[in-house]
This record gives sequence, structure tokens and C-alpha cells, in this order.
Amino acid sequence: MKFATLHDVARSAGVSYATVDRVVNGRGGVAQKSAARVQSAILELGYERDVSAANLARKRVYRFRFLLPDDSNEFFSALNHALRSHDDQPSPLRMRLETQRVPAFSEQPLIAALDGIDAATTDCVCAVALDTPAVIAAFQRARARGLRVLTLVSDIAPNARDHYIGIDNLVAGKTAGRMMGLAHGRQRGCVLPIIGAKRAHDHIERLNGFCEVVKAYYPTIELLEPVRSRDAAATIHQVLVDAWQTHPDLTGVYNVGAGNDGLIDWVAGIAPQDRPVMVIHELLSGSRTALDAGLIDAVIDQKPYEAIGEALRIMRLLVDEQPLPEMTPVITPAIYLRENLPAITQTANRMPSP
Amino acid sequence: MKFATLHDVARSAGVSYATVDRVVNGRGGVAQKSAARVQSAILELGYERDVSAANLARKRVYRFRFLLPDDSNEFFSALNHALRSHDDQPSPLRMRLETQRVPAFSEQPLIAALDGIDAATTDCVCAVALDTPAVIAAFQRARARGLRVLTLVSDIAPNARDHYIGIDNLVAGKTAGRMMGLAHGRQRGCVLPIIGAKRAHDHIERLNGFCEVVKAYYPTIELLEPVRSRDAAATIHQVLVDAWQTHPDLTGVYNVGAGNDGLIDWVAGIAPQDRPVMVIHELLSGSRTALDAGLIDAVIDQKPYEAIGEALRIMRLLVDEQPLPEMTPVITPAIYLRENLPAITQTANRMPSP
DNA sequence: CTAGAAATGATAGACGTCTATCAAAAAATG
DNA sequence: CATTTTTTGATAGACGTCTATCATTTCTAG
Repeated sequence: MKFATLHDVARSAGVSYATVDRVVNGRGGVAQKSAARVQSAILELGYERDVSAANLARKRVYRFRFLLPDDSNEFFSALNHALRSHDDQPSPLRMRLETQRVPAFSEQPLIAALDGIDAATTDCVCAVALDTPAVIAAFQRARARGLRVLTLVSDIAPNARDHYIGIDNLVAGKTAGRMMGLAHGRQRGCVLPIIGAKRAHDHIERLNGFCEVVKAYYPTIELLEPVRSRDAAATIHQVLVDAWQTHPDLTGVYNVGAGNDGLIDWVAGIAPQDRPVMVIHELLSGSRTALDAGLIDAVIDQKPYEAIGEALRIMRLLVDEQPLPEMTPVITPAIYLRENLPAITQTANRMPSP
Repeated sequence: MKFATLHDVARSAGVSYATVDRVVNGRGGVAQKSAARVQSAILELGYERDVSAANLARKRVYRFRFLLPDDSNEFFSALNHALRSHDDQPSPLRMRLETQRVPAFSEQPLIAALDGIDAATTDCVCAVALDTPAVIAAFQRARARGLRVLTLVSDIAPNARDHYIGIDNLVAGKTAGRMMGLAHGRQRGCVLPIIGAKRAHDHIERLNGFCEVVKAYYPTIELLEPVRSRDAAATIHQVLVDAWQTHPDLTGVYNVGAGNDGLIDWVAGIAPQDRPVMVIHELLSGSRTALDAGLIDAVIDQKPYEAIGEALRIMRLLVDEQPLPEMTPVITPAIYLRENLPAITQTANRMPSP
């Protein structure tokens, strides 16, 4: 009923602890047959290394740094909150998480932040990236200094980072498209996509996915020309007022990016039976309330809490130089309707008592 | 850049290690002011107990046992697979997981299994329960013996177990109802619910949730009398053939329970443009393929992998006698459409190498 | 056979915490 | 004041692994 230890393995293999240690830690200088005996003893006893004890002895501390865009955007603040609640959890893993807020969507501060990270005091960096040549260069400098680098939510070229954690925005857009299509029940329709900026990769990808699915499976739905909102609530509100004027037959609105408060304000003033199908992104306080109030039909969510958890897991594997799961664990976008809203997560602060 | 240890706390508080130990482990016999100094030193240094080291010293091994219904049902086998892949993950927590397969849906074997568990060799049991008086009594006997008990997927009376992990079936049904309603796009319709057995609590709950939402928000949808399938594929197929005959205007089918293969067989023979909206439960190989082939519109999933992970987490908290999060972490049912199918999880086997 | 190389054994001190014991100091009691 | 009682200190041995050192044995080449 006990776990086998390395001492057990040594005894069972008929060799000394030192030899077993040389085998399992690949220190070399072990004869073929001894190594084989150790290996088979390991299999026979079902030995599994006690990672806690190993990390304790190695004095391993994972020193991770997160570069998160500042609070301009509620989604980023949700990301930050998710990070904090992971950090607050009493965990048997020794992690030192440092968060650094960086002005959102601007190249220079992000580059400066990346360049300012000392590989001697940090093992791995996780950053919400911007896909521009200068930023990519900064990522590569960081890696050249010996840092491991992850991108979060927003990706760059795969060869410039070790891993990406987040949703596939094409998938997210397709999911939104399917949702929009389904909600039309094979009827004719006229759908307006709203996009933050023409530049943003993720917005373009979502839009492409959305249009692809709608065109392929719902030919009776007319797709209006996407309008730009600069992710600003006021702009979105105006956009909708205008669209409602020019297209009284509007049957659906898909907001690719942020600024949902403006959209919600608008839809609150529309008679329920006339209201177009509303599909938006990110389950945040505003969208949640609107969903609950029946103003919104579906929210596609990036699951920030899960994303952070996955990032931490991958970061540990990276610095341990363990093989990464070949199957990239992409976050699957969640679909929230009014009925399957998750309970509001309340960070339970626990004392350091037994 | 290091973590504070208990020795650091002792030094900082100006007391001995022994006193600090008495405080943090509540052994008593410490003067008020000493305890206060220790506490403030802990706060000042931001001390956090190293759970790994503590568990190592305590020789703590979590001995968990799972009672899972046998393979009659593909969902249970997915649960079992999820459990195994959690167990295979190299984890810094020392857990000994034992799985015991129990004939599905039958009282006596489950009772016998529960009664056969020795509290001396097991800390916590997690079982897919049956909500009958005899089974509840067996659960209570187990708890009286000092075992902690969790129910998984299927619950019993809250006071007969320590915790429940799984979805709220009412929520799952409501979600299905919303999905069905949305997919009708405010059109008239005629929807057939299929239920496994009239007895099964979870089926009844889902059905109630489904009907509640459809009636409340989609009054133009006519709900047909639910038919029973005994969760058998062949029965479901026949049910659908019959329904299609008597109701040529059928616009939706909701299968509350298992036996989706029969449903998929049937729908494969229907012309795509005439096909009713199909909403089913559990993302398994068959439903996944059907979703991907466009034969099904939505799958409501219980997320077995996440459920097992959550169960393990709660079980650890229970045997550690740590406070449980007051906010019960109910699993939120996931909605899968054709576009947001998760990647097929491939259990990455890792060697016990560093 | 012998020298040198390669492989192995033995062991000790760390990592941070738990548990236990015993002695010493401080406080409360009469 | 002496005597309990309470509180504190000091310390040692575990837990399973890592790392390092040094001595010994076994193998290989000349």
C-alpha cells in the first residue's frame, strides 16, 4: 500500500542507490546491464518519481512573469483576475508569479517590457502578444537570452515563441457563425458583423470564420459589409442605430470585438419580438447581465481562467524541459446561453493552515 | 527571491522553530503574545506553507476509490478513461486511485461495493450514485465508518454525501431547451423529447428543464408527449420512424438520455433540408462523428474530464479537512456545435524522467 | 599480469516540514 | 518564597529525492 521509492528500486534491482540515481537522472557511467536491471525494477515496482520531493531537493522555484495589457479593457482585467485567483490557490508547486501591466495594443511598451526581463531572475514569460515585426524581434531576443516564452490570447508566428495558449480565433468565429445560422432556423436573414479594427489579426480571423460558415451553410442569410467600431461602446451604439435605420430587416448582429456595452444599450431599446439575433464575445459582467436579461442570445467565451491554468501547466513543462503534449491544448471556445451561465467564481481565500 | 520558511518566520518573530510549529499546527500551549508575533511575522514575510514538503513529512497518501458503472454505456467508459488519464499525469500529489467497476443501474452490486470498502485502507470514495433508500443507507454506513463520500454525475440526497460533482441536470435540460428554441428562429415547430426511463431522476430533471424553457420562451413550439427509449439505440430508431410517420411536421428531437446511435442512424436517412433540429447529450465517438457530419445540431456535454479533475480536487480538500469552497463548483454543461469540437484528447504518456 | 579506465557502492548533507522528546525558562499559584 | 504549571527552546530523526565526494570493485587494454 505504499509507493515504491528509489531505495526500493535499488534493492529490487540489486544495485546501490547511487547507481539507480545515475540511471534515472541520466548521469551516465552505468553499464548496460545495470541500467536494464534498474529499468525493469522500475517497471516491476511501478515506481513513480515523487515530484514534490524532487522539486524540494532541487530547490526548484518556477519564476514566471506575465505581461498583461492594462485595464483599459475589461477582458484583460478578467485575465488578470484569473491569474490572481490561480496564484491564491494553495498549491504544492512552488511558483513565483509576477504580473506586469503593459499599455494595451502598443508596440513600444511591450517591447520595452520584454527587453527588461532578466533571464537570471525569470524562467518563463507569458505575454499577450502583438503580431508585428518589432515585437517578434523582442520575443526572439528574450528567447536568445534563455527565457522561455508563451503567447496568451493573441499569438505571433509560431517559431517566435515556445507555445500559444488561447482559442483559435477562426474556430471562435466559425462557432459564432454556426450559432447565428442555427438561430435563423433556415429563414432568410440579414446579418451585420461589427469589427474592432481592420488590423487586428484575431478580429479578422473571427470574421473570416464567421462569414465562411454563414456563407457555406446558410445561403439565405445576407451578410452586410462589416463595420468598424474601434472597440468603442459609443461607436457601436451609433453603428447599430444607423444599421437599424438603413436595414429594418436586420436579423442578426455579430460583434467580433469589444465594446459590448454600447451594443447592449442599443438592444435594450428594441422590442423583444423585433430584436435581431445577438452573438458576441467574452463573458464579462456586462455581457453576463445582458444574457441573463434576454438581450443577448449567445456569448462565445475564451475561458480566461482555464487559459491561465493551461498556461501555467505548459510553463512548468517548458522549464522542466519535459516533452510537451504533441497535441497542442488549444482552448475550445465555450458557448454560453442564458441557461448555462457558470456560477460567479468567488475566490475563496484559504489560510495556510493544515 | 526565495520563499520564506518556517525557520525564517521563527527568526523574524524572535521565537524558536518549535513555537512557530505549535502555532501553525495548532498544537496549543502557546502564550497569546507569542502566537500574535508569529502570525504577524507570517503576514510580514508572506509565508506560505510548502504543501509538498508538508505532505512529504506527513507521509500523506490520498487513497481514493472510484465506483464506476461498467462499460455497458459509452459515457461511463469515457468517465473511466478520464480518470485514467488524470491518474497517468505526473503530479506532485501523492494519490492512489483505485477504480472498481460496478454493474450499471443496479442497486445491490453498488451497495455491496460500498459496504466492502475498508475505511482503514481508503480515505475517500467517489461513486456514481443511485438515488434509492437502500443505496443511501449504504452511503451513510460508509460515512459512519469514517469514509468521505462523493457522488459523481448522479446525485443523492445532499445530507447523505459530502459533495456532488457533476452538472445540474435541470440546467442541462434548460440549455438544451434554449438551444432547441433558438434553432427554431421564432418559427412554429413540433418537438419530440425522448427519455430513457421514467424513473431516472436525471432524465426527469433534464426533461423538466427542457420543457420549462421551451414553454416559457417559445410558445409557438408544440411539445409532443415524451416517449421512452430505455436508452436503447434500436428503440430510439423505432420511435423516430414512428414519430416521423405520425408527425410529418416534426421540427425537433431532443434525446435526454443514451442510445444516440439509433438516433443518428435514423437521421442519416433524412434529407438534410427536412431534418428536424437534433439536440442530444454527451460528446462521445458517435455523437462527435454525427455532429461533424452535420447530422446533429448541438451536443450538451457533461465534461467528464473536468468533472474527474474537480472531484479529485474536492476529495483532497475533504481528507485534508480544509474548508470547501462555499460556492459549490458545479460543472457547467458545455455546448458543442460542429465548429467548436475540442481536439481529440490524446493521453500523453510521460516517462518518470526529470 | 598490471595499469588505467570504467562502473559501482557507501554515505552525508541538503530541501522544508512534521512529530516527538527533554530540558530550561517564565509565569502563576499557594 | 517554594512549588506547580505554563510556556518556550533545542534538537533529532524522519519523508523521498538530489547532489557530491571518495573509496572500492570490476572490466579492458597493453
